[in-house]
Amino acid sequence: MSATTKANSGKKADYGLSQRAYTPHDHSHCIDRALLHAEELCQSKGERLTTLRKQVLELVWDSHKPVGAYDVLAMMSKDKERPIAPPTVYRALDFLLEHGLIHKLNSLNAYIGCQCPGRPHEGIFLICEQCRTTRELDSTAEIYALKNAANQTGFLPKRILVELTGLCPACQSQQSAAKEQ
Amino acid sequence: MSATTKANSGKKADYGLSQRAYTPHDHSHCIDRALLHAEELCQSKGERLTTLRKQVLELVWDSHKPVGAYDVLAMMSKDKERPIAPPTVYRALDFLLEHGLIHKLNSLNAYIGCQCPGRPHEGIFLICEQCRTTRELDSTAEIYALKNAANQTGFLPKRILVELTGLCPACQSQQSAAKEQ
DNA sequence: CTCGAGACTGTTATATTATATCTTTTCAAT
DNA sequence: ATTGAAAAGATATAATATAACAGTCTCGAG
Repeated sequence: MSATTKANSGKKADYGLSQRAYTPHDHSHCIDRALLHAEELCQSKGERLTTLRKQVLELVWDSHKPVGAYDVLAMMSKDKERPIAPPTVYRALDFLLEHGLIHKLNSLNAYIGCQCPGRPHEGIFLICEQCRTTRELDSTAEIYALKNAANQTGFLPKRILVELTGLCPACQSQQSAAKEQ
Repeated sequence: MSATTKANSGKKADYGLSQRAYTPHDHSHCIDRALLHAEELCQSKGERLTTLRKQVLELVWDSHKPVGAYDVLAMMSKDKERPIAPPTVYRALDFLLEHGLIHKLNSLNAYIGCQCPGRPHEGIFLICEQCRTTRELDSTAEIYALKNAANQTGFLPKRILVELTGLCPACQSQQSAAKEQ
């Protein structure tokens, strides 16, 4: 339907939700996939993916950029006579976090949909400092190496969060193009 | 002078500020060392380590646990007739962050003294979820591997922050001792 | 069916963390 | 001493997050 669909049509394969962050694509597919996965996960765990939670998940998945809790709040309050209150949003976010459907990027106080659902993994995030597009890296080996290094000092690692800040491919070429002038 | 000094006296070597986070030691040495390093660094850069900045640095170094900006604020306001205002503290923290004298732990919204001063490095933090004691790991190889993995996806990494949450050695033995009961 | 316990959501108030802006002070170089 | 820039003080407010309690919905036991 959109230009993004067309732009993607020459590609031969599905790069997964993660690689898509950097390439033009029909983003509604990402959203659909995320919702579908959420449905299945909740089904299997006996959890309830309520309208509210689904709506919040959809809003977090609105793009490949992290969104703040109050952004979600604003979007939800838009066409309501009475605005939504913060706890409503935070509770939904907490639920989604708990079940690994979204992640929180602490350096931005913002949330992003999990791009590697299903697989056991922990977050490595590549955050573009310019456009904020964020890709999740599914890199088991590096995570293992880090945990291992920590372990050798006597520390018992449980959770790990890696946030890399830099430039995404698009913003890099933009910058080098600007330099040419 | 203190019991902690004695407890450390059998050890044969200086493990550096980082390893000390896990072992009994005379913490005043850590503070002194940090202050000295700060003096030298500011000297060489032509920056001013003012009384205020020095005081904030000292308070951040009060222990091997991260402290919040408002904790610092409270400690500073203690023996003042008029309390300190937030911007005063945040400005000092920003200065110290800028010059690599402290780090910010985003997952805790808290600050901790840099335990690997001088050496070029980026932060890998081992945060005990129980006692909050935090050790900085100076692990160039793992950082390199991560940046490399990111680079291979087309991302240009600039800064990296790794936060591992888990149990420090002391809290591990405490927990296993509790299980014995 | 219906009713009750627990899960979910609404609502109000407030806590916590951080910054914008303007004024005053300090300090070092002339 | 003068002065200009950097630092610190002061006031107000923004941005993020949670506590606490009340109302509503859902689903299974009876």
